Amino acid sequence: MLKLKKTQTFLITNHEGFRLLPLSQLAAIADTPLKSQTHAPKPLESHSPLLIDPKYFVSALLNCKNVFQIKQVHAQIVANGLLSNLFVSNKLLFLYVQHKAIGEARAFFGGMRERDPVSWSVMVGGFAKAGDFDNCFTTFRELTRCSAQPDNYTLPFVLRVCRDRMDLLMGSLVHCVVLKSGLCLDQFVCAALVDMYARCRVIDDARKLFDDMPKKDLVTWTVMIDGYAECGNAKESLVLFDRMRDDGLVPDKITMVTVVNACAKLGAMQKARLIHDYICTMKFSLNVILGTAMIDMYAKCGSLDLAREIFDGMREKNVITWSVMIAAYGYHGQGKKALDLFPMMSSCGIMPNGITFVSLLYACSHAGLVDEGLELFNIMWDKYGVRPDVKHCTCMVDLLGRAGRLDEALKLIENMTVEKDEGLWSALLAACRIHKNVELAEWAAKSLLEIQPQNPGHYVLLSNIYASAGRWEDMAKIRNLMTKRNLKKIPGWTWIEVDNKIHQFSVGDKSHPLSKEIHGLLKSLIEKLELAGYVPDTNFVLHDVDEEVKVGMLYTHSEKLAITFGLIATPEGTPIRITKNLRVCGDCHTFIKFVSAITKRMIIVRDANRFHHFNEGTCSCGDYW
DNA sequence: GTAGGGTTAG
Repeated sequence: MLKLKKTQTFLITNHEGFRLLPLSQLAAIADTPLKSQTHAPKPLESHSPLLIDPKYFVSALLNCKNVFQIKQVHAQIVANGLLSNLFVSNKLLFLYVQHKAIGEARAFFGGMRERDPVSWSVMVGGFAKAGDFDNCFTTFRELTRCSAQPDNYTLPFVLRVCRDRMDLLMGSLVHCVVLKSGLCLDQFVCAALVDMYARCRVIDDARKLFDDMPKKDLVTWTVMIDGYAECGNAKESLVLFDRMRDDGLVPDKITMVTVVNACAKLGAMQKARLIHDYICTMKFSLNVILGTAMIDMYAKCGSLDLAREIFDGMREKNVITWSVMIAAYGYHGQGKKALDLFPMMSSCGIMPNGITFVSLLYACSHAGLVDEGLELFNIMWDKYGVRPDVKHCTCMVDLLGRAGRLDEALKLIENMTVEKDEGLWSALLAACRIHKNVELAEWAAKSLLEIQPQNPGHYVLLSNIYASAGRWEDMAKIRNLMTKRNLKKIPGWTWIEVDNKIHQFSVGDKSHPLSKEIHGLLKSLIEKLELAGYVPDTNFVLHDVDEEVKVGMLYTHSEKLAITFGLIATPEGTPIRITKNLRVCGDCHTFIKFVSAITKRMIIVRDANRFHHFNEGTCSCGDYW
């Protein structure tokens, strides 16, 4: 039951103008028939009915700060018999939705005697925004059954739900409805379709729709740029960004966030600087979202200094900003600096969340800060109310495991109450590899392969463990299992950015125009390195070939080729930055240390896990990765 | 009268 608050006042109008009337009086006149606004006001007589303009209810609704206030105005609307006015009731419905009072919205919608397309789209949109998949669709179906056709307002909402749930099947069905409705050229509908396909990882279909659009607006471009970045083709994102500007569109802040994000995924430093320059030229102010994205970008492009510069210059920082900066120090191997930020964050009044703790624990594990990690793990729930989940446990297994404290890692796993996932087991498996614990590795691998039998990386890891223990038969068994299950090792590739162009290499690659020079220089480089003490470690080659061929393959690993190209194509003394899609191989790690010493070059490697800064023969990871 | 795209780990 809606109750009226007697002290509240409300604006009503008569022909004399406006005046505030106590709600009690407003309620008292509720039975008075409302005069149509189209009628000219009559002179006020002693008992003439008051004329209440629905606009004032709408403006009152728009002024509501919370659901309680909306309910009060709702009561006044009921009391004044204005429910039948669709302009008013749609606004009321919309406000409930806007204030996330989906239960109230639903109840009100259910009781509406009359609904127009706006009512339907507000309700469908409400469920979509609330992530209520079932009700969104039920309402949508109800609409198609009993009322007008779905329109360019409802369809994007329904597609949004398909996107959020990654429900490609439903998305395709809605696409059929779009085609039937003849709305396939509508900007909103089309952008939503592109977004849905892109997020469902059907990027080629998204692109086809995108290309077929005669006119693309900024949102559609943004959705497409983001789609590529999410699908792992950030290079194409940046290509599209340039094309968008060639088409005469001016990006806004949201577009820039997605572009910055794509550049972060790509790790392309020169591009990062160009994008930063562009943001400055366009005078985009750094709000907390854009600023945070830029910290992430610079950090993932290998420059902690530039990341920190942005961080220090930001006036407003939220928990994400702090977590990004902490994580950045973590994957650059600067655990202490990551930990230093934590008390600073608290003193700024920002409470850490689960991800902050993942970043902190990760920073500890990559810097070998075992005691600090244990301390954080112990206080996160008691002191900060953040319950450790499987990700935190994985960090701890990693931390303890790398440090050789496998027994403690094992104990932690046994005592865990949350469900164990593949990440946890692979952390244990990786630790077993470092410390050559074959028995424990077999147990971890068994659990891992039960959860994820299709991931070739797990087989490779176990196979490497057998290889380094000299258990060739077991290694062969794993290899056979991989063949039987039709699993192939993920090919490693490395790329390097030179003169704003990205050059990509795979093992033994001869496709580069300068291939001859690269292979020639690499050969003489290795000879020099061997004189300096470098010994190739063939344990890192997982192929059933003889030793000589193994060495040949090892010599042409993608990271070696990319670095050699870097030596040819960049000025002496400048740093070389490369990115690898997998973890950098152990032999290449040694190789790069030697190269950094002999060529006096700083070499910054981003691999799948972290950054390695090589300088004068040592690596920032301290061989701890 | 209503509507679409944006930041963190793994």
